[in-house]
Amino acid sequence: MQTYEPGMELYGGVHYSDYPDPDNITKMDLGCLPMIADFHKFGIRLDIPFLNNLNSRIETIQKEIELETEIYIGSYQYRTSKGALIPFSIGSRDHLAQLLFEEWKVQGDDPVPLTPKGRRFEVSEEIMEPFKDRHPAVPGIIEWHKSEKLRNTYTSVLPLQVDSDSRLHTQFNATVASTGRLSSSNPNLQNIPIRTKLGKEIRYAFTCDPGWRLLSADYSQIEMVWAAHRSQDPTMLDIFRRGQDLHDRTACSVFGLDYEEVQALKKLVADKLATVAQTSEFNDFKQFQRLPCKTVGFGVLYGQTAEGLQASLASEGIFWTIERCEEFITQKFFAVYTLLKAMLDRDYAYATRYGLICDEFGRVRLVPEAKSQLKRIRNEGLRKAGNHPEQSSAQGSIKIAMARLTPICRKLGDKMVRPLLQIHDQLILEVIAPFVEEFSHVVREEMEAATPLTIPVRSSSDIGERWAEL
DNA sequence: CCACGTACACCC
DNA sequence: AAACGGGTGTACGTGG
Repeated sequence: MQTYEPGMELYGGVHYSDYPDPDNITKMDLGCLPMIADFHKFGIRLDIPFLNNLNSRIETIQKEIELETEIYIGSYQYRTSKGALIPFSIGSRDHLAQLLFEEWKVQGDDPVPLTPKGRRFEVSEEIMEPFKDRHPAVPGIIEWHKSEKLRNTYTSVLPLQVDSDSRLHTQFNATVASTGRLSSSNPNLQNIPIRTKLGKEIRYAFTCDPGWRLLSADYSQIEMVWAAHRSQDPTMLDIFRRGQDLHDRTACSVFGLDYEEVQALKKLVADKLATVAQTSEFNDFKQFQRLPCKTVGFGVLYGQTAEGLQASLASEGIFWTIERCEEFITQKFFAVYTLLKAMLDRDYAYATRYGLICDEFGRVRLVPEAKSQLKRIRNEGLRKAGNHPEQSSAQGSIKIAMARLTPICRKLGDKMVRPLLQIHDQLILEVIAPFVEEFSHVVREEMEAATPLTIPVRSSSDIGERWAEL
């Protein structure tokens, strides 16, 4: 096990670099190309009958909603910009906006929500949330639109894109994302739904050949690990050295709670051995202490503002004032992570001075906006600059891991192992069943050893026959 | 008819 | 007043 030192040589002749280093980046990007070629070649198997069935179920749901809402919509007609009346179409966001805000006036005494650009009414689900109980047809219409999206983007389209072996070959592009991430298109397999129940069912359709298994291995908190490494923030280092839960520990540090006591309580609740009082105590911790810390922790590398935090918390049902959000970020969160704040400020200053920022391998991101006189533009550049070192270095880790795994996979051959997908901090492979457990350790070890840092880089793995199980 | 911008949804 | 980094795909509406 190698230990970190500045500039040390890594696999494939790549090295850590604190200056712009295009040759180093070329080596890194070329090193992961063979595995990208494997992704393209193998493709992932799709359970087409399952997906077709899911598509039918979604259509049924939509038809029910159409029947339910018909009585409210009736013969309402949409007025075009030229004043003509045309039949109402539930799929059009403009038709919907006119019906909701001009016919039904669901906004009541509130201002009509407008989109940032242009002068259209905003009808995103987030904005519609408060209007859901203002008219009985609104929840149904929202659900119809969500279903339409799933159908149009996934369930009705993916079955048309498979090869004769029911396998889906996405195209990975290594040259579009400025942070060195890969992107996926035709179809995009990096945005398959996971959060909602119906959406996650789409993942069930992704599977493996009989006698094989899907293996997923992903880095744990890789961007935060890089942030801890770069900042040398003592609290962050301590959390990752001890292998603690980042957000639990943050909440404990921010609110002065004992981490071990919280973990004990957490375990009691998980094992269903907690009293009513203990359960309620833990739920309060989760909602009012852990959740804000988690939200800030998630947003901090994106340069989240108090307004951004407020919006994020609101979507979780927590309504804080701007002042409280502001105070929480500056006085609570950054009071604990002082060196993390110092690191971000260093990156902002660097970007302001040079109009660019480097990751830990010398990948350069140009941010000329950081020098702008206009505050909005400048802050936009600074947020990009603040995020780039972590997002880009994290890509470095997985790209080197891919390069390290390439000869191992080649030696085993495609009767044993087939690399299928990379999803930013995660690799998905198809492995013959009797070998998958053993191989999961190999993949994890290569990922963890790819970029030795001043703290352990951890990864975890899952095995299943369906993507939804991973 | 096509190309393009916008809004919105999905992912890490 | 105040949107949070990186992506792709879809439908819609407009303008050539």
